[in-house]
Amino acid sequence: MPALSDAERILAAIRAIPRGQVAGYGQIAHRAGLPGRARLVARILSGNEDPELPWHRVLRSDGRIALPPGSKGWREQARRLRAEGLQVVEGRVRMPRAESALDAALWGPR
DNA sequence: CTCATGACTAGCT
DNA sequence: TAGCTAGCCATGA
Repeated sequence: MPALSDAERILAAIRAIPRGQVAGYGQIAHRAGLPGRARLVARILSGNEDPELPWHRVLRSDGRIALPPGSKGWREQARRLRAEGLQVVEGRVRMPRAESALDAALWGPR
């Protein structure tokens, strides 16, 4: 039996996102050793109940909040991100221009 | 088995 | 940047 399930590795990858930083669904999947499983990450998050999990740091590849615009979760995520010093406009996280050259730089150091 | 659904992506216009 | 399309994968009917 595997030491860690896919879900556990994904949760670990999410918990590893530093405060004030964000990561994409695909990135989380990749870091968890599950390339191409972005939708699995989304599935895990939708069913998550751990209040300690920094789920608000997970965004879509285009930097937008994945939840339905205007929904309760959407507002909560935007609120938490701003609370960590990030600029959120129209459900979209704006990153410093100097570091937006590539995704790797965009999402911060591994 | 097929079909629909969803906190997804990448490519093209 | 926005809109559309096709591909993707796990679940449940």
